[in-house]
Amino acid sequence: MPELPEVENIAAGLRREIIGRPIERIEILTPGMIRGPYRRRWRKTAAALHQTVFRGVRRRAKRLILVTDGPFALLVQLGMTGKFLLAGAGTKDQRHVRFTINFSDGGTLRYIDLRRFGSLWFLDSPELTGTGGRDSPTDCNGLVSLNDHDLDILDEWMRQVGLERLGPEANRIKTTELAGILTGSRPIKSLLLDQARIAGLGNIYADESLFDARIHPLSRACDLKPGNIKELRNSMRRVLRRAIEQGGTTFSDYRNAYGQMGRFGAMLKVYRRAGESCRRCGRAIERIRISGRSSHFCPFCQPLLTVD
DNA sequence: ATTTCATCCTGGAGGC
DNA sequence: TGCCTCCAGGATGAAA
Repeated sequence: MPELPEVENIAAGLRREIIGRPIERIEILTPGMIRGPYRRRWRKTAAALHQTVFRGVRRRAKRLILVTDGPFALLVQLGMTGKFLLAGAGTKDQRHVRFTINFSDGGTLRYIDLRRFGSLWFLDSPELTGTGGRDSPTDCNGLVSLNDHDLDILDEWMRQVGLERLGPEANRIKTTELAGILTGSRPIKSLLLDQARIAGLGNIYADESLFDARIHPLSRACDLKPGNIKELRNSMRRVLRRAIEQGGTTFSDYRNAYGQMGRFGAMLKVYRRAGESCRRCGRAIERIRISGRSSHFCPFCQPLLTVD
């Protein structure tokens, strides 16, 4: 469910609300969601975080990392339906709570995940309390500017516990990097969903970016011309930036940490609009299946790219 | 080595 | 009302 813009918004909310607050206790109701080397020792590991303090909240692609001043950081992959809710947000929603963090000040943060596709990882944070543990300064949009050094540190933590390695962030990727990734004869759509190549896009923003760049989702990656690649890079950044500004996209489950819905759904051009008219040319949006996922596009605005 | 496919879950929508 | 099928924002391990 949550793609880069949704996770960014959750991270922003948590960053405002939990940094500096001492953890009284972490209660894990669904231990089955724990992955990685601490899976078997989860009780002891969670207990080691009692009385520690949150120092930072990071996002790497769709992953959320809660940094503490204790021996571990928490990494959460939200899957399709995972969400964090701060105390007071959606309190009537008591079902499917997978773990809770109780703060010494009496507040609570709940992780809720209907379908249980989400996962929780404990990351070693030995020398973290130095530079890596603090949050970087935020930019004018309130986003944390993740510099390359921070990114390397995060990737190293994730590598240590066996998380799948990620490609460059979709909203920061350079045209040259994108050109190096978009090779071979697979459809461009399936490459954009491959987190090892380019990280952060999901089905919504892959479709929206391709529409914005006027590229048919079935176009073979090797048939993209340099102009298409540059256009696609610009489109991904533009679409993701707007989606972040609008608080992400909510169909049913997604909420930010305050329980609020995203507003970007009203601005979608193709996703889930099959049969409706294209906002650019008026023709009907189509839906096809590509590697098991539905893809939405305008057959007129997004002609299939071929070699001459 | 790559790439596709089923699978992990629950719930909502729509057909009959 | 009930039963059925299909669908969903993701990731992954097995199989081809």
